[in-house]
Amino acid sequence: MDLRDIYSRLLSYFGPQGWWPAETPYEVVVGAILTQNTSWRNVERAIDNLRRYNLLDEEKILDTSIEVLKDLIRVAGFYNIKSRRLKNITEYIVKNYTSTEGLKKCNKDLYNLREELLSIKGVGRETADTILLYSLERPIFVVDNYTRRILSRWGIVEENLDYDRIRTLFESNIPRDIEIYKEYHALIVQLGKTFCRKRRPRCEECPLMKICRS
DNA sequence: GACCAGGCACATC
DNA sequence: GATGTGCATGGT
Repeated sequence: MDLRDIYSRLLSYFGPQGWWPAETPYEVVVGAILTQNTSWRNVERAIDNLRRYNLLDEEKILDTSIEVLKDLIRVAGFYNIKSRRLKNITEYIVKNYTSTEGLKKCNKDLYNLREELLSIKGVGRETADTILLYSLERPIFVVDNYTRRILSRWGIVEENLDYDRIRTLFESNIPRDIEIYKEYHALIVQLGKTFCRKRRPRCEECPLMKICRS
């Protein structure tokens, strides 16, 4: 059972996930910041608030006061730091590339782009890779806590293997294909939510060769 | 009431 | 490099 087999089993069990749920590249950026250690349900509510006021736009966010921003994203938690992080990354995008579309079209090398994103306060590896893959359409695999938990419960990796070691493990064992990267990460999150939560693992119900066996 | 959720920065050793 | 802590709301 290798990472390719797991992918096809997940795909046939859950079906295509069609990630990332967003209408524009910038909306992916906003979601990537807001979802840091936060349930997607609450992130959706925060994004709906921003959408209601027509603020899902780089310039609009820059024109919005930090206090108003805090109020609109409050439901997503950590609103003091997340409002600042939204401003930070948006300032970076607008200053250097005019818009997220502009950033997407730039022809910089993948890893240079990654280093740039990582230099922004509030953007760590998972957030950077999420933006690279789902917003900028670059081939990089996204690792999250579900990925780590599932792989370690399954006995493929040690409990606290380094982020980039896990990322390259996937990248070197599955086809270098943006659509597969997108779908695979989404499927892992779906598997995690369904059968590999910390609180109620439901491992015994996991249909995928007891992947979640603890 | 405790624990968790599609992390990150910062301090400290 | 590894480990610990604050950040904060809403669901179970």
